[in-house]
Formats: sequence, structure tokens, C-alpha cells
Amino acid sequence: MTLAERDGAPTGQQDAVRHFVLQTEALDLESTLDGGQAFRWWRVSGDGESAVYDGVIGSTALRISELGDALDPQAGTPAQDVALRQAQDGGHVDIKVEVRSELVPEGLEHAVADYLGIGPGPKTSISELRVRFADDPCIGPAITGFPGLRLLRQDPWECLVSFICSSTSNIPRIKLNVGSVAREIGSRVGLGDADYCFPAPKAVAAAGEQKLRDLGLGFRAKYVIPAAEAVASGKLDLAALRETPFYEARAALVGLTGVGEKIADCVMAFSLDKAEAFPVDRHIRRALERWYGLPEGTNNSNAAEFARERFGNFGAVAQQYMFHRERLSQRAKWGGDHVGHALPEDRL
DNA sequence: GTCCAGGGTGAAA
DNA sequence: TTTCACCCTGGA
Repeated sequence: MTLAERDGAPTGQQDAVRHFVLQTEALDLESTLDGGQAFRWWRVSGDGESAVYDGVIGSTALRISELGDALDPQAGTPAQDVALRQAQDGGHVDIKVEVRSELVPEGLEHAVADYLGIGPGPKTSISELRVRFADDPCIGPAITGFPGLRLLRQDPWECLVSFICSSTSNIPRIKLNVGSVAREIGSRVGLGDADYCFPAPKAVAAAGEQKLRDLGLGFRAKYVIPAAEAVASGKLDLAALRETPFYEARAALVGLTGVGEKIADCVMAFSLDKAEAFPVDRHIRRALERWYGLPEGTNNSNAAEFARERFGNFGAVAQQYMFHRERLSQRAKWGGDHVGHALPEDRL
């Protein structure tokens, strides 16, 4: 029996707008939602089909899909065609957003656009990135091949827990852990198996370390609880860190047990508007050594400074392109030192 | 079935 | 500065 059957169908009256379309510059859902920035999006379309993802933003379960461009209402456009059109002129794309929750909150459209990094809030100019790093040996080809990779603007608390969970882990497992926390401690907001809002810090703190261990977080459980307590008590004001200068915000995050510079930079890049954040992990280090002559043996902290010097306020988005490229080349899709096609045939 | 690596961090040496 | 334990899941 599925959860949906157990809970029954919603009583929903035909209420407000249950779907809308956001038009934006190139936005590739797969690389953006499922590329290691966020861990609660699930693809519901098949390989080769146009991307469709289910997930939750705030308290609203959503289905987000690529419609191609504005003049082509045809559904089921192959992903390559969409990417190609986007690549050709950096043209616009229509993103369809369907509400799967019973309630449609005020300002949802704004909230979704904000989350996707296409709202009026702080953002890095994609077109400027394209111009400035077109000839960059590593990310230049990635920018061309994946013009739609964007930085998300997530909820800082969920982002913080997600990356605490990332320690010595891998993406499938992080998704499992974060999903379990939501399902077991959060509230149901839709009929799908993963339709739970991410629990507030207070609720996580109340659940306790053993609960998180039971959910499979392992040693990370003992880091999540004090973080939850710090945020719940107001000792750490995550929202305020959006307005806090970079190094000051980083110091506040690193003050949490289990949060080093790498995790702090992830939280800052993907939820706190810190465009100069540059998370360095083993993959990124390898890329920095290979493409930019970072001396071997440089520690991660200095490697991040090295990158910040080079990329400045494009650090966060540059790092995502670098990570994306490294991930793909690991899967032997893009071959080692050279990028065969601007648009790989199979980008799974 | 076993083995191994996986978007690190903190504490001890 | 370097080494090591920490948990455990998915894939080979």
C-alpha cells in the first residue's frame, strides 16, 4: 500500500492557480536541481525525455518541467533539443510549475523563481559569466555545453543539514539521509512518497541524535543536533547571514561542530547569496591542479583562496561548472583532458 | 558473499 | 602538518 492510498486523495476544491509558467534565460533542470546543490528533487521523466522533477519548496510539493521555448508548446521535447536551443542563442526557456500540494500559498510564483535563482533577488549574471569565461580552459566548454546550469537559492537550514550530511558520503546517500529526515520528522505536504517539508530546527533538535542515527545519518547525527539547537535558539541566525560579509558569515558557520570550510562554502554558495564562495573538495582540487596550475600539495583552504582570486564573484557558479564537468568526466562521458562535444549525446 | 569509495571534520599524534 | 576514526550505503 502506498502512502498516497493510505492517506486518501485531497479534498481540494478548485482553488487558485495550480500551475504557472516561468520564462527565463536558459535553465537546465537536471544539472541544476540534481547536480549536487540540492538533494530532494526526484526525476519523474525517463532518460532522453524532457526533464520533469518532483520536489518540495517550503511547504509546497511541486512538479517542475522544461517546456522548451516559448514558441513550442509541444510536450515531450527531447532534452537535447531543449539544450541545443538554449545553447544556440542563450535563449529563453519556459519552465512549467505544477502545484501538487492541496494549498497554493501566497507568493508561490515568486518563491519558486527565487529558489531557482531566477528571481529579482541577488544573482550572478549568466551572460556576463559567458563573456568573461568563454575562453577558460576548464569551465569555458562547460558553460557552452550546459548554458542552463544555475545556482539555486535554497533555504539555508535545509542546505546546512544537507551538507553536514555530505561529509564522507555520496550523492545517492545524501539524498537518502535528507529524505529520511524530512519524511520522519517533517510534515506531509503532498501525496508522493517524498512530499514532506523539511523539518524546522526545533523539530530536529527535539528528535534527538539517536533518532537521526536510526535514520542512517551515522556520525553526522552528532553534528546535526547542536546545529539545530543553535539555529532554534537564535544563537545562530542563518537568515541574517545573507547580509553578512563573506568571511564573517563563514566564521559563524565554521563555528558549528562538523562544519568546516568546505561545507560552509557550500551553504554560502547555495543558500546565502555568497557569490564568492568556492567549496573545494577532492574533485575540485584535481580540477584546479589540472587546469589552473594549482601546486600539488596546496591545502584546501589555500586552494579556495587561489580560486577566489581567479574567479572573484563568479566563484560559486564557476565551482558548480567545474564540479559538473568533473562529475561527467568521471563517468567517462567527456573524456579526460578534452571536451569532445559542447553537448554530450548522453548526459544521463 | 567481500571490498571499496564516497562533494569532510575534529582530535590526537 | 599528518593521520585516523567516524557510519553506512550502493556498486563492483
